[in-house]
Amino acid sequence: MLQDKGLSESEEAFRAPGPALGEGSSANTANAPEPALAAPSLSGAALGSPPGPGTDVAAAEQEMLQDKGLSESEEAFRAPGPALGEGSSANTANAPEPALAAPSLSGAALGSPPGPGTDVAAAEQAPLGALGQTDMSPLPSPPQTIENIKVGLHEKELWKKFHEAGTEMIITKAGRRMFPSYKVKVTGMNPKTKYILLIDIVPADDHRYKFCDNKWMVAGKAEPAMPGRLYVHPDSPATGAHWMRQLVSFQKLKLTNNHLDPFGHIILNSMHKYQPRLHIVKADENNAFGSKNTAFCTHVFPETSFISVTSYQNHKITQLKIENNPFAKGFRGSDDSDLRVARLQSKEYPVISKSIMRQRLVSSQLSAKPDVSPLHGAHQALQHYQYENGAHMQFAAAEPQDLPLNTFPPQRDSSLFYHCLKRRADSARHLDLPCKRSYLEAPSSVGEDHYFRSPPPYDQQMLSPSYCSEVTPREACMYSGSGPEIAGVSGVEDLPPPPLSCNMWTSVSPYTSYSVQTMETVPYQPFPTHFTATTMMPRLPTISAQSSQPPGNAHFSVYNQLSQSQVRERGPTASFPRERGLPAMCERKPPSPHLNAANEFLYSQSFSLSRESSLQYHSGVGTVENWTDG
DNA sequence: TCTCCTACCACCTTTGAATGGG
DNA sequence: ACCCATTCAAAGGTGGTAGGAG
Repeated sequence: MLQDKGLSESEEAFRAPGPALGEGSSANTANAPEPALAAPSLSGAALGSPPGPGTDVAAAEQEMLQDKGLSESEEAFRAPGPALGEGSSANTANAPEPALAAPSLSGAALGSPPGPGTDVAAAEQAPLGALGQTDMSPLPSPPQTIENIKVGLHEKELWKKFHEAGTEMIITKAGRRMFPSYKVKVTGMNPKTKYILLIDIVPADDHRYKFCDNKWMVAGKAEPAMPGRLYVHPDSPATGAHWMRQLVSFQKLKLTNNHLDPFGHIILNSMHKYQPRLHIVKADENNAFGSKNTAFCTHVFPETSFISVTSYQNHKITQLKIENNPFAKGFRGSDDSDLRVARLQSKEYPVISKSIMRQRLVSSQLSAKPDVSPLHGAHQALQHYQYENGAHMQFAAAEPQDLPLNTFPPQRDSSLFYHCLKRRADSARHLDLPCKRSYLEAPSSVGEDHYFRSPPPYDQQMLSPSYCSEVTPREACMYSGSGPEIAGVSGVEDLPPPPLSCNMWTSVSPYTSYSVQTMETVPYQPFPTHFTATTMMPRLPTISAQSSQPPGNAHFSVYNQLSQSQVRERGPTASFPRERGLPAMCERKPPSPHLNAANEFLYSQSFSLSRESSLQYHSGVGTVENWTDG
């Protein structure tokens, strides 16, 4: 699987120690594009919901793009598990199918975290369904090639460590990178076919969390999803040979909580749980998505799910970050006398962070208790669905409740070397009043009911479709680099890499409800259906995906990237960090029309994907077309 | 009162241009 | 003139902390 390779992105700065890719962990699902139906679905669905991708998209695309199938591996969240480990990710082929199937994949999948095992399957299924495809239906034959693509998560072991502790990712106004960074090893691609790789991050469930008692707990309903954005790998589009030659790194992807972020970073809400998803889209001969059948597949590695935070809550996570992230080396210490401590001690007063204090206290409190982390106990089951058409879907059953996020064994106190505290009192207080406030009164936005209808227990929610529904539409895509690097793929007729180096954004308004064109018209989520994609190109026609759209209508528009550049240039520079890459972005050349189309496609797809998660989508009826690399 | 967010800090890695040697 | 290795400063990434907002 892994064939050598270096990282595609130049960056690869950090490799974590861990083992490399899991073994073919992810599976793909190939989505076979579908006929008409799909089309509608595409729009909103894709991006919005996580898992869903395949489905709708397919449909939509079919019409538009013909070929392609998406494969989503939905796998939304599976618990940390082991399951994923190696072949963890599953694929789903998108074959559009009748609504029925839907249930299986429907939205739940992606959207929801891994709930306990069970769901996974369900979840995944849901997504597919959502898209319009139905997984199970025998109808169309599954796409062929795309489903052969395998994706292995790099440093899976490291990811697992974090996952077991309840991964947290810092989000800042300026944007913060993810660590561990998302890197994958891709195999099974057609060396000469061009693909576009992108990532989106979808809500794992519809809850807001709070960290108390040394574990993550649901604190209320999730806030309206942020505008969805996609991060397109800078090398895209590139040939299969290029992608397979080296690790594909998404290290430069940044997360922000700034709803008005002008950089194209992925926007998230703090204290919410998310699941990154990798989408592989086959580019057409023009490096675009214009063809009728655009195939794509989605890979989800449950262990990459995380809770976004503005400051670390779990000390164990902090320690893992410090120990493994080169940039945090300054905080490492050989032992209690680490540099940081020394530094702190040099100050007039010793300091101890609240989190540390909290944890310490908690640890002491819990020390007596056996470590019963759900995670450990959790067993995940990986299920496979074999579609008649041959598509595979794997579902990992996660454990109930969030294992991952929840508890974690008492920290090894060695890490808690801070002695004197400043704010000890406060910390203590926190401990005493854990979870006191349920904060969240999530704004009950209109339509919420639809979303969270009868919210299942947390555990279940992870799996439940409803969860997916929450998924927000994704807004933006960012093309950051250009494809120069693509160059030399042997055997490939490399067209000059299209100037993808541009950022694209698609914005979705919150609270849309989409209905993918499905046989049934079901109001999707209360999220906005409006998507805008910013690209360098002129505004593209809107892809309306849904025929029946409930309340929200989905708009899919592409804006000229120029505007983006302008934004940057004039934007509140002060607050914006300067990024090295930035210049490049500004300099981006407009992509070819084809490319634009591709982008559009992509977006639409994504939207679909996300939306799929919701069961509502399942219905999609689509005919599945077989996807062929050729 | 409590939770969360932001700005800032010091420390570190990464990057890329400049320089020198072969 | 070219290539490669080394050096160095700037850019950028990190978690911790203080203070503020709600």
